[in-house]
Amino acid sequence: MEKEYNSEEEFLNDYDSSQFEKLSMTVDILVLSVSNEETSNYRKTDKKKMSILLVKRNQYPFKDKWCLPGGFIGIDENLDDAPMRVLKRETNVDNIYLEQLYTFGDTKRDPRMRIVSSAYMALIDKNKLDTSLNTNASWFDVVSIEEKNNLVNIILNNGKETISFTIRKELKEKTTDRYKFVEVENDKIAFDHTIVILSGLERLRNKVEYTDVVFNMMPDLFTLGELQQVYEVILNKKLLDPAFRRIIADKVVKTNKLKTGGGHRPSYLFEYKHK
Amino acid sequence: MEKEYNSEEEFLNDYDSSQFEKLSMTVDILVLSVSNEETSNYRKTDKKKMSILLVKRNQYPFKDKWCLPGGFIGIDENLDDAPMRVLKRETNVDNIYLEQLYTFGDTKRDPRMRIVSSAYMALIDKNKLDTSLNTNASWFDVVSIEEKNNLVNIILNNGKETISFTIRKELKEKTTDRYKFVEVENDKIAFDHTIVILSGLERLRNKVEYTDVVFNMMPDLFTLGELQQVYEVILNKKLLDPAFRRIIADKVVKTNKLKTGGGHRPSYLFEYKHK
DNA sequence: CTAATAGTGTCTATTAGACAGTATGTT
DNA sequence: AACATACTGTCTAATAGACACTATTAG
Repeated sequence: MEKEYNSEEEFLNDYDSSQFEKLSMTVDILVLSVSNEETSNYRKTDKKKMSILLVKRNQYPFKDKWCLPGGFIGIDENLDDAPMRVLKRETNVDNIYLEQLYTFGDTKRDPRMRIVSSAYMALIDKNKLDTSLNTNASWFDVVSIEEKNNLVNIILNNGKETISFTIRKELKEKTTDRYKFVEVENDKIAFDHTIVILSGLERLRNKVEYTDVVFNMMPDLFTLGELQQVYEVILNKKLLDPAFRRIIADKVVKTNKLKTGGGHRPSYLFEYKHK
Repeated sequence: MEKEYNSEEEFLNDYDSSQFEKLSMTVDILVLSVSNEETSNYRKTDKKKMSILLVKRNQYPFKDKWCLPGGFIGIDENLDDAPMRVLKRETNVDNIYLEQLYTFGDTKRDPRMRIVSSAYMALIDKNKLDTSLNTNASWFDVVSIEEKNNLVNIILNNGKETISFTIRKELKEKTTDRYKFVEVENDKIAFDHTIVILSGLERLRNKVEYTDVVFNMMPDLFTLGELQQVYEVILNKKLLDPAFRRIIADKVVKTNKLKTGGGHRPSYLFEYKHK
């Protein structure tokens, strides 16, 4: 039954690629940015929130639900190139920080057919987007993330609509550390994208303290107060000023420019110190 | 051209899944364990090394090269279930620590056709394997890992054969932290599996300090000296005894059993403290 | 002047690193 | 006795947490 080959070339010429059942693959991109929520008080600085880009589906399956931007990967396209192509189509930006989050491949995750999807996380400063969004796309602010006894509730809002979903973090047997996320409440988000959102937010929270990824979400010039707010919104907790400044001291360079106009002492602008 | 549907059900009944080009998917598993290298001196404790399970390919492509255990995923099989099935076939063990590492999807990574592969890492105590290995499978010790100016050289040995390969860690543009691994020297390992090996070793090194994953590689009872050696071999550096014992103090429980027979003071046996 | 943020000095508490010392088995 | 590892005490260095204080703007 098994044929003998004498070289790799000979084998490949004879290879029948149809012998295994095939499937489709997509990429989904969790695009994260930070928003400024304007405050009424002229003295107060703007409140920052995490922002997530969602797209309203206008066709089945999950018609009228929100999902992450994504798309099928081309048969001649490298997997890691696909998310950039999709983002270019969706937001018209290039050269974005992207990292692979996880590949989701449950058999029933898509009602149409077997589709495996690699989720990626993109970090951008949404103020750098020069063009306006696609009409079905919208930025949702993360209004709250609350966790108690392994139940995480996340509330999103885009100004018009509020989305709430809940995920249970289950400790896998024999694992000692990694959680499995199970959706327990969700009626507005398509596919398994709630899981992707939580995975990404947690990944970012874990990485922010030992990497420089935050700077992908910052403008070229920023105040340390703004940078601290971004850390705080990612970590979902307040930080102490002196400790924060000690930690980021060697990651930023002070410029001689000032940010004024805030009803209080002006702040020096800093930039990221590339290594 | 676009047909209108009134319900999800109606849409799905009419769905033609052949409209997108499909591909095949595999899983590859980096099985990591620790070996005991016996020492000649009766007093000295055994030297520990990282061990990697490799399989010799007996067919094209990459005939006669070594690769990670792996296999195609079934069309009706959850992606996360595939590595366990493959491991069961390869080592006849069940209930193993597994985590997804990364999904590799370059168009040319397999010379046969377009195959996307999800790499997983498995951590086991290889002494718990009751049955012997498949004849093509073999444990390779990690003899050395050396890194200088972003070039990593890894040397493996299974007692008969030595494998050496080198990988360059390239800082991706716009990334600020994540490396892209590029193979620069390798003539014995198939596919892109050298990249998977390095990714896994680095992932384990990063996780060992803030998780409890090591205990998946330990027997039920172990001495603190043995545990420390495993940490040291994963981190590839010596640790100081008092510091190490402080750190793991609340992760282990002392038993009243002793390990004797070692030409020196006996050591208490400990077990993992599950939380 | 006031409210609000910017920015720094310093004390304390906690943690990590280093080294030296004692303990106890086997041959 | 000698060697090799087991285990602990303690000093020091480095880091993180906390708080208080001064600085400076728009209105």
